[in-house]
Amino acid sequence: MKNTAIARVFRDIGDLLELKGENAFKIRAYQKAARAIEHHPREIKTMLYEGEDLRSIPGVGEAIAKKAGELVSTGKLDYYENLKSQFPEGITNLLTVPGIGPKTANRFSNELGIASVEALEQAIGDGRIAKLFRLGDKTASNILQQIQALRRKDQRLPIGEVLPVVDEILDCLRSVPGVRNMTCAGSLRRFRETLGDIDLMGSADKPKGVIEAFVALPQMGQVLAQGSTKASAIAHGGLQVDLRIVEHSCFGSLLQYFTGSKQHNISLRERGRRQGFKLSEYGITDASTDRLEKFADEAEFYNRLGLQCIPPELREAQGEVERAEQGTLPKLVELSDVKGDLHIHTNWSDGHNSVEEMALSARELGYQYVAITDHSGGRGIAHGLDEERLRSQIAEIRMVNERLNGIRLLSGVEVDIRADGSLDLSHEVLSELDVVVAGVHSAMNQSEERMTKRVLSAVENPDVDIIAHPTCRLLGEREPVAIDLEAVFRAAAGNNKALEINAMPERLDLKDIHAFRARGLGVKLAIGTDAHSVAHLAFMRYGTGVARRAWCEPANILNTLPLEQLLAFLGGD
DNA sequence: GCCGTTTTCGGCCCGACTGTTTTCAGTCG
Repeated sequence: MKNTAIARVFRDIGDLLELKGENAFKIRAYQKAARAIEHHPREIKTMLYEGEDLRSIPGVGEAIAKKAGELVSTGKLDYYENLKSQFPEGITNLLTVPGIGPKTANRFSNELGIASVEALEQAIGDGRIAKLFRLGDKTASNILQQIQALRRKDQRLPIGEVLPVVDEILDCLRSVPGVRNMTCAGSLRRFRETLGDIDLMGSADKPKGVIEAFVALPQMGQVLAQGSTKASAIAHGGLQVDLRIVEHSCFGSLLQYFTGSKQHNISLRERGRRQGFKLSEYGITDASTDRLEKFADEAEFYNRLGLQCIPPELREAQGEVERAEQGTLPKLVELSDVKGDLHIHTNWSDGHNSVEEMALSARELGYQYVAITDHSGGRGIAHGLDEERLRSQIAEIRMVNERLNGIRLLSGVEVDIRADGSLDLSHEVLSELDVVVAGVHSAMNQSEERMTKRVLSAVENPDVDIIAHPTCRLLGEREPVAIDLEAVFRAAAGNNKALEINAMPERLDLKDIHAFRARGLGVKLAIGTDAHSVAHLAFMRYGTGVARRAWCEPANILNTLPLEQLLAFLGGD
């Protein structure tokens, strides 16, 4: 049983306890544990198998650890089954409608026998809802609207589709006179891989002008709301964008508040409360004097609490507050630390540009090196290279290297890991290359056992330097393959092999929590763009974002090494 | 149910909005 499935059970228990009217703090404990398990970088199943104590996970105590154990070993949980049997089936679906909480859902169930969204819709239609005590026409029609919005609502969008649009919008808004601050907040600022909506936040002398400029932008479609300091609109692509303009003097605390995550803010406030502070979006109130201190600068807000300023990517309640308190936050890798790209394609296989064009663009980015890693072609994928063409390409790369100053091309390949774990090219030709990236491109529905063995044999193959996109997932399109990542991480650490953070926005593979775990086990990570054209070289920012969410410092990232040290790593085994 | 620089018991984040009410309960972020 995967962590997501375990988390779902605990979240459902939380919902059922809410309906039951249980102690609110008990409910929150289940919700908190569900979140913690969902985002935990290790599989609960593995931890139990290895005899580890689940209570090491913050928010998981004796009771929930025991329940998780029962769930993993039997696939069922008596407590949960018993709880479910006390309510009509499907009633928790009512809670997914915004505006309906446990009290309201209970009344619908008890007073009208409603236990599904469809039945609720009918009851609104024939007026039964509006007749309930303390509800009215307005409430009923609001609920109906929310149900319809829920059905319309697109899924979360990948960050790769959102970020370029937001960059344009921010650029436009920054040029409005009187704007002093303008940035994104929320999950985009934390660099989550998918986004449900966009929060923008700024400060300006005259908020009204900024709001007017915002709703008039060509990127924005329907305007949902427009006030003097706040506006919401639907951008093309269906994403809701909220803009909020605040006073300069409290921009810092508001930005902090709206960046979240919710759980991060809660831990911050819990800590603040113990110090005698009351934290809110307006600033910090000293509980003894009731005096409010405002913050124009976000870093000062954290400093006032005795904390290092915590980078947004770390604000997920994964222990960052404690580390900030000790002053031991990691110094996260930045885009400018990246010295080269270790995974790119050219028109020798399925890329659009020549070797030289890719090299020139990489040089413009300030890179010291770039590895040409076209596909291998034993299985005929993507016009891949056989040994003969690969040797011709090596010769061309040598020639381009002689012609070009200021950048070093590395000859490489993205060699296919066959279904049986063998590689698509011989040891003889692979040993002539500077860098060998190996990846799975077929037979992705293998059992976890076979897939794990397959990738492990590539990790253990002395010709291989880097494993590309280890889970093969495509965001919103293809689920990750079944694979024991923990075993892969340990083997990679043991064999001194790098694992890729593939920076293509639809891949982001390894993803944040997996890269976090790999880093923790001492695995080197290589950020590769998998560029198929010169424009794709810019994907490095997405890979860097994932690395930052994984708490990576430059030392954890292979391609922050200067050329000489990189070559030493690649030739080192 | 979780957890500890006041605590193994007694606390548990904070503020705003909405719709329905005559002072507030429910919900949300």
